[in-house]
Amino acid sequence: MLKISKKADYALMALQHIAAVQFGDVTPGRVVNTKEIAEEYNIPLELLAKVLQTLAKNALIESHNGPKGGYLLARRAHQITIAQILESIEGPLGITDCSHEKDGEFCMQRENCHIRTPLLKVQDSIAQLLNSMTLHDMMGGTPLITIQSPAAQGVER
Amino acid sequence: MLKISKKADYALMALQHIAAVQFGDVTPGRVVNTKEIAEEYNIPLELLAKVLQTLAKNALIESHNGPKGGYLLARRAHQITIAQILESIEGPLGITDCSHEKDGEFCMQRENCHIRTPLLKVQDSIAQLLNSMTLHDMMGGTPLITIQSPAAQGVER
DNA sequence: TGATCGGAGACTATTATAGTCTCCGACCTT
DNA sequence: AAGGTCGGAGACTATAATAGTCTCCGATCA
Repeated sequence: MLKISKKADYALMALQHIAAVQFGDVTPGRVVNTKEIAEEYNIPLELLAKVLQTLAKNALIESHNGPKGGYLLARRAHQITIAQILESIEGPLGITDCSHEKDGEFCMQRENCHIRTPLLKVQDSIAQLLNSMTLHDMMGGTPLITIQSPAAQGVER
Repeated sequence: MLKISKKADYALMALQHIAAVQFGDVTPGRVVNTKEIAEEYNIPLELLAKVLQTLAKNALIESHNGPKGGYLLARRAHQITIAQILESIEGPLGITDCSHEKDGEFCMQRENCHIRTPLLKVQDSIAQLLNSMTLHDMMGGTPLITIQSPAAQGVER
């Protein structure tokens, strides 16, 4: 349960790879193309292409066309959060259907629903978690942040 | 993203309702049947029936057959965690496909995958969160627990 | 003994995910 | 300026997960 999609998985792998190349010791600043990543991690090329295009549209990476083209991180790894990456691919975090209900939309359960508020607290905690962790942390860094449980914050009914 | 299923949603609503009836002031100890919950929250009766049967199999509620039958909480609300409820319905928490890989199973990316370990840390944090919160907390209680971000725990590569 | 309850399994429908195919335009190299 | 190499974009199919339905059974209480 609470699984992230393959596409999101691929996005994380790709960004980790790009960051490692770009800020690594071997070939710093080198652009990385889709094919290289697809082969390295056995990801279907065309699917990965779509993922990278989406990341570019969301300004997490910069694209460069033409031969010798490819992708670069648009910012430094510690400025890219896991939440941003996942949301780029999967859309806004929402553990329930009603998390992002527009005004006037209501789920069939809404009028009597007593679990919406506590679930939104859980969602907030997960959001804090994913926002507190950056691509840099996935490379081995160790910042120091503490998350509050929604239980600890108190849940009104 | 990271959505929980409707069935899990229904399970939470149902348990909240059962707990409210059972430990409330109006009719304490009363058994609650499927139809009552389905009507109260506009949940398809037969689908809810399956959900409750699953919860009973997982010993979160007790079932009573026959007329005047229905369900009771098997334990007190503060002894039932959100994690237990969700896992009863959706199976073990796993944010990636490889979270519960059996020996010998490997995803296509595994040999080169650098994100598995940090993602498992994220998963652990979410698990802590869901284990720290109980059905009782969803009723308005306010225990006091703190969760550590995986970033704060350090992520080896 | 029959109406009311849960238990169980097969079944269908719907939607989300995963993956494929094709064509386009940018742009470096020669 | 031409051809190969790259990303951009959209339609398309396949597969799997989810949501929901239908039917029959056995327990049990009045």
